[in-house]
Amino acid sequence: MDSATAREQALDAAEKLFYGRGIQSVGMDDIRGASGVSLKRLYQLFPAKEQLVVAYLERRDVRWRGQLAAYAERQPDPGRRILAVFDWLEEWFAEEDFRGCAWINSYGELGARSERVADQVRAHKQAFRDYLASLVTAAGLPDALTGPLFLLAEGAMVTAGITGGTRPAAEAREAARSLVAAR
Amino acid sequence: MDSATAREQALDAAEKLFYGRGIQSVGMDDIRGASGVSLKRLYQLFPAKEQLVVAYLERRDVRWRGQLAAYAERQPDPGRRILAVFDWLEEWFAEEDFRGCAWINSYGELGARSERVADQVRAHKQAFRDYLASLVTAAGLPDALTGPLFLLAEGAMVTAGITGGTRPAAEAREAARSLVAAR
DNA sequence: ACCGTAGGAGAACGCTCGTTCTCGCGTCAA
DNA sequence: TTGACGCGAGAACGAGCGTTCTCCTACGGT
Repeated sequence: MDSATAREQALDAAEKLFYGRGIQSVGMDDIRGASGVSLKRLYQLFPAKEQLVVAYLERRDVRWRGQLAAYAERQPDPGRRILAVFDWLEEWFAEEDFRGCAWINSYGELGARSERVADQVRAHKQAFRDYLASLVTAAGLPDALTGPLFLLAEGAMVTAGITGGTRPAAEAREAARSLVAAR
Repeated sequence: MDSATAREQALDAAEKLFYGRGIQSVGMDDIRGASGVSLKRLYQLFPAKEQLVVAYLERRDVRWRGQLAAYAERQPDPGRRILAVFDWLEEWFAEEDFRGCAWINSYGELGARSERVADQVRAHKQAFRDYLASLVTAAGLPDALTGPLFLLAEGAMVTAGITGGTRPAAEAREAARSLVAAR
């Protein structure tokens, strides 16, 4: 097995376990077991667990935002693209293994102790916010709408993570619709 | 020192440390050091750390909601009481030692492993939501407004926790004002 | 065939931390 | 006075886990 595939398998296992059970309750040994990558190899690829965590968040960030953008772009009307974000959230919340926002969860677990993880979370949230801002601009809406839309999305993610269910997405979408219409 | 004051001192120390540094990075020994309550006493009062965590969240819940309600009630007009919630959030976010929402953070840290902690978090969020619902009803506004207002507040809390600063509260308040005005 | 190297399995190490135990001291009832 | 008891200080125990080390096997180049 070459380094590149070992890295991917390690990250696949790390993502599944970290997201599903939390970071601190997953040991490096669990990742070895789930990935088939030996401890020696793991530590060659990621000299410390923290770096594996950061790599997990980075890779997930790219995929998460990519999928969101791909979903939204299916909607040709710029105004409706904003609402499509909430549709996408609703589909995400409905997934079998949905366990809340990986970054919010990671921040709660490690934000106070790992500056790198905290940076990663802030970067992800900033990127998401920037994306929303680009949608708002493209729709010819005032910039001031970005903040509220972002807060609705964050509130929906954290609430869906805690209570389960897709209702927060629907509520957020209706609120977003109302805010957009008011402008 | 009698049991009641030992309990209070233990909870004072636990709250300060758990909230400030996260739960998992605070050991029972740290709590002993900060509270002056011996380990033996601590384990008499709280047979396991998890119970101390639950007691911390419970007591903080009572105080948090009490302070919010006290602040909101200073506003005689029912419609404005809703916005006062966001003013209160803004003041909270500005506090020196603000480190996000204790319940969201705890859920990220322990929600996956401790059912009792998860229950406590859900109960707190439900109580907060119920309180918002009572304000919405008192103001003669439609029930459907509760969800969006709750999501804005949650989004503001989680965002302020991650990025710092009070801006999320201001953004949420403006959005809330707009939603209320749009009915 | 032989050596050097990479890699895997898993033991080992060291530290943290939740929890319990030991010991000694002071207190109070009889 | 004495003995039982409560309590504090802190050592001790045991588990978990991040990280490293040992040992062994396989293989590629000469």
